[in-house]
Amino acid sequence: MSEGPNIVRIAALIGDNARAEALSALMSGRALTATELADAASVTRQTMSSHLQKLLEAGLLKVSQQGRHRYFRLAGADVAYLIESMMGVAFHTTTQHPRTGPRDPALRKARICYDHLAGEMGVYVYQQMLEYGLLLQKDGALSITDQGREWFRQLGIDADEVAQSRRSFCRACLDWSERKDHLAGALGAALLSRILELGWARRVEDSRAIEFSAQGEASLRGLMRLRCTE
Amino acid sequence: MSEGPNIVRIAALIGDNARAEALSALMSGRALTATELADAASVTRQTMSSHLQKLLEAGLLKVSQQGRHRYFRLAGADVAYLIESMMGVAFHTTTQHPRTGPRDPALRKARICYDHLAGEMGVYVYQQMLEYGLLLQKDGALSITDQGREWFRQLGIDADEVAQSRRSFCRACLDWSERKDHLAGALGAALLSRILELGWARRVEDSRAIEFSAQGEASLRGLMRLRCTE
DNA sequence: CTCATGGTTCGGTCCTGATCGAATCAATCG
DNA sequence: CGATTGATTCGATCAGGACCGAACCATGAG
Repeated sequence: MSEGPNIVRIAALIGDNARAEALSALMSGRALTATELADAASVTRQTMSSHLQKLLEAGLLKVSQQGRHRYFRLAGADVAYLIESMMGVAFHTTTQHPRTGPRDPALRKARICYDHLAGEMGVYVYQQMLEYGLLLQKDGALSITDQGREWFRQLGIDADEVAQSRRSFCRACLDWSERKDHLAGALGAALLSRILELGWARRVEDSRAIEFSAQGEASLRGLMRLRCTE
Repeated sequence: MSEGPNIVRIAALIGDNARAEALSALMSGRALTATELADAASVTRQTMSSHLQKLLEAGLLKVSQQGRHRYFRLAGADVAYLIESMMGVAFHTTTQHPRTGPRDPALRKARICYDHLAGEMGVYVYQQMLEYGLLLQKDGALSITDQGREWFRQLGIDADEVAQSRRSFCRACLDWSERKDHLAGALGAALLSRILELGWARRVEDSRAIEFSAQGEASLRGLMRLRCTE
């Protein structure tokens, strides 16, 4: 007796090593080519080609062509959201973490979740914003307050312009490592983009980790604290 | 180049028909026996037995024994959250819905998501609560206001007593059919429990659907409106 | 134009894991 | 106690699907 959406299709697709690797790699928010994804998953190009075809057909990925290069990316935030959620379950049901390489603490500290900041830093920022009224829940969705609008402007982000985006402006996303929410949506994406632009943090090569410089982190925390004490 | 939690393990477990059926059936929040789950998945008891063993070992299920009966349930809200998220992706990536039986509209109208109300009704309630200040985002989590406390008391729920529960008191959960949040956590569970207690709605046999009576729905909407116009 | 590289298609191999019949163990009831 | 039923274990079967070599097509650079 079966009712509701058929989850086995989606799960079976993710439940293959090569495909899982590809999806995880794409959580960096970057668009990657078939060859890059094959390398990431340590399979041949032909193997990855057929896997990508399946993910495309299933609607988990989308592709754009530039000459002979085909750039694959996650189909949308809900797919990212699902992967993040599954990472959380995977993380919290593992009795030990065999793959605690040097990058694991880095991932937990700050990383890209699709297009926005996650990890301790991501959760910290979101918490502060909610705590001090920069963001507010309204109409089943997060919204930005006037105070928040001002804060973002000070950071160099025009929140109203960001709101023109056709995607979800502002929403919470459950963090796999912190088990708390961080800021997602267009606003979350704009925030990360700006942080990188300001040089407060940088992307780690071939990783989802985001590395804050000491100065960059201090700047962000300072800006946070300034707003929050007024 | 692999980093972060290994999602393939979890996905592969869900990506089997029998196991997916079992997990979906357990989204009703009920604890079911191995035999019941075997029936739900249309496999033999021995097959289901080995599947359940795997889900137990993986930490996706937990089991309690009563005599010869072993009752299985989802290990926790984060597993439910993952399944709900996957249902959302499955639902929104399916070009057509082959299984649109008579129960589908019912599921979308109101259903159980683990232990709380989901679907249109679930989203509606949550939206109203946020809109009119019964609930408030604080410290990276939802919290209840004094006004909300009063509203729940009027409904017959002592929110402070509910808060004693060791589980997450109050959080949002993304609804697969509505793509908006509904209320989850201990408070969401208490709300559904109370609605059922009041007879405003009832559980549909062998289904996750929740069926509101016309009177019950009017009562809930009325209580909602009353609070919201004050 | 040729060569290199990105990417796809085809077909054969083989490994994995779901499945169920049979058997067994455990709990419950009359 | 015997019969029934819930549940598990064992072992054999076989279907499905991941994988890659080979071949081919498409694009871009020199």
